[in-house]
Amino acid sequence: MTPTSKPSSAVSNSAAPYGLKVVDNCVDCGARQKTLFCRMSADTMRELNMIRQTALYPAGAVLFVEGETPRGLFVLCSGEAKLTAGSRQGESIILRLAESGELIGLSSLIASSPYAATAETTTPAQVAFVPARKFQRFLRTHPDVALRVAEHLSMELHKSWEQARLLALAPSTRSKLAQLLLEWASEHGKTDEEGTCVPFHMTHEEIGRIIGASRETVSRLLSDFKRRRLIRVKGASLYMVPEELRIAAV
Amino acid sequence: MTPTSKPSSAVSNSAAPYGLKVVDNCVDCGARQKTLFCRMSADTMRELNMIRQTALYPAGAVLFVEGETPRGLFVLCSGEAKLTAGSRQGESIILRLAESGELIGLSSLIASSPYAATAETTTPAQVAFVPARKFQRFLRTHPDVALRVAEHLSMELHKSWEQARLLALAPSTRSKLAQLLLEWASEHGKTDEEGTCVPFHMTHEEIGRIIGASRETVSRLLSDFKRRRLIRVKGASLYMVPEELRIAAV
DNA sequence: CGTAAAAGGTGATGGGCATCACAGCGTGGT
DNA sequence: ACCACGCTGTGATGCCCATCACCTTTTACG
Repeated sequence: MTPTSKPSSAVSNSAAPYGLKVVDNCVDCGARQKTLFCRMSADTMRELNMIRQTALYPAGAVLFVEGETPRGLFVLCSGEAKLTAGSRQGESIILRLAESGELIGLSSLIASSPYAATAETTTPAQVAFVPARKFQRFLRTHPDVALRVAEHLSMELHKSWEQARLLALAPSTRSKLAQLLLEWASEHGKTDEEGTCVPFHMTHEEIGRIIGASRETVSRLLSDFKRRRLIRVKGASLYMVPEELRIAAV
Repeated sequence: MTPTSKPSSAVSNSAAPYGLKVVDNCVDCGARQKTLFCRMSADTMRELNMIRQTALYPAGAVLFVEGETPRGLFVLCSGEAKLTAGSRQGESIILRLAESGELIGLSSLIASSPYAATAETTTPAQVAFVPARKFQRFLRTHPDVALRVAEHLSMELHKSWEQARLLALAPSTRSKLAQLLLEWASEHGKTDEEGTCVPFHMTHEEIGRIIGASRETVSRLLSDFKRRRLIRVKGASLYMVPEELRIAAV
C-alpha cells in the first residue's frame, strides 16, 4: 500500500514492477492528448514536470483517505482508480471511477477542505504527485491552468449529477443496472457484429456500490439479463445489445 | 416567467415588484462578503459590474432548461433557486438549492456543454446575468477569477457527492429525511432554548424529490417525527433536537 | 370573501429488494 | 496438490415504501 518506487523524474525505462510501462516525462505522456492537461503549452508542461514526483502502485493501493488534510494532487498517468465515500456502518459508495489522465484530489485541494472521499487504485497504476504548496504556486503563476482545472471540475460535477439522477430517479434497481451498463457502453463501448463490448473486471459487490444495491441483487439481475440474452460475458468482456437493454431500463 | 424589469445597471432605488430590495451595483452588494466573488479586487468587481445585466423574477421563473445551450452565467443576487434534472417519465430530482450569492449555470458554461439541469427560482429573486462571450473574456483577462470559479465548482461537487452518499448509503428513507434535516440545521440552523431552528418553506413533494422518496412517505415520516417530538413546526420555521434526530437517522 | 387549486394527511395493498443462509467455483499461495 | 479465501449463484423470508384512493386543510387570487 506504499509506493514501490522512489519519485523519479529523469530515469529512463526502469523496471516495471506491475507490468506497467513507465512514463518518465509528462511532456511526452500519451495521455496528454486525451486529458484536460492537453492544451497546455510546452513550457507549462515542462514546469509541471519539474514539480511532480512519480510513483508506481499495485492494485488496491490507497492514495488518500476520506477526512485527511489534502497533501497534494494526484495525476493518474496509467491504470484506474476509484473514489469511495463511507458511512459509519462500514458500507461505502463508489463516487467516481477515474481513468488514465484524470486528476484525483483536485476539488479538495482547490477548496482547501479535507478529502471528501477515499482514493484507491483498482489496477496497478502509475501516479504522479504534485505537493499542495507547489501546485498552488503553479496555479497562481499559470492562469491557463486554472481554467483547465475548472473544466475538469465541471466534468466531475456533471458525472456526479448523473449518478445522483440515476440513484434517485430510476424506478427500480433493474433499471439502474441497465442504465449503468448503457453508460459504460456509450463511454468505452466498441461495437462489432457480436454487439457492443465493454471491459468488465468489476465484482458484483462493487457494481452494487455504484448503484446502491446489494451484491445478491446485482448477481440476480445480471443472471436475468443473461437469460434474456440482453448481455453475454466472455472472459473480461461484456457484450450487450444496447437497444434491447434500453427497453429493460424502462 | 419572464424578467419583469429591463436590465438596469445605474438606476437607483427603483420600484421593487416582489418586495425585493434592488441592488444596483455589484461593488456594493452585501452578498459579496459571503460568496466566492468576495475576495476579488475592486477593479475586477467594477469590470464585472460593467458586463452584467440585472433582472427581477417572480418565484417559479425558469432561468434555463436542461439541454439548452448555455447562454451565460446567472448570479443569484437575492432569493433562492433550485436546480432539477428530469427523467423522461416526467419525474424530477432536485440536484441543488442555490442561495443568494451563488452562481448558476457555471459548470455548463465552463465545460461548454448543454445545461445538465433546469434552473428555477423558488422565491422572488434578483438575478444578474453575464452573457457567455463576455464572461469568457472576463475569465481570460482575470486569472484570479478562474480560481474563484474553481472554488465554487469544488463546493458544488462536494455537495453533489454528499447527496449521492445520502441517496445510496442511507439504510432507509426515514434515515435520509433525518439526515437532510440535520444537514439543514448545520448549514442554516440557529439554536435557542427551543432547539435548533431552520427556515422551512418546502413542500413535502419537493423534499421527496431531494431524497428520492414519494410525497406520501415524506408526509408520514414528518408526522412520525412530530409525534416522537423530534421536530416541531411553527409557521415557516422548523425546530428540531439534533441529538435525538441523529439517533433516528441510524 | 369565496372559490379553485395546491398541499397535506392517512389507510390498504402489493411488489421489490435487503438480508440471511449456504452451496459451487475459481484462483492464488506455500 | 492442497487448502483457504474471495467471488458468484440461488432459495426463503419479511419489511419497507411506492402506489392508489380519498379526504381535509391551507393557500392563492380575483
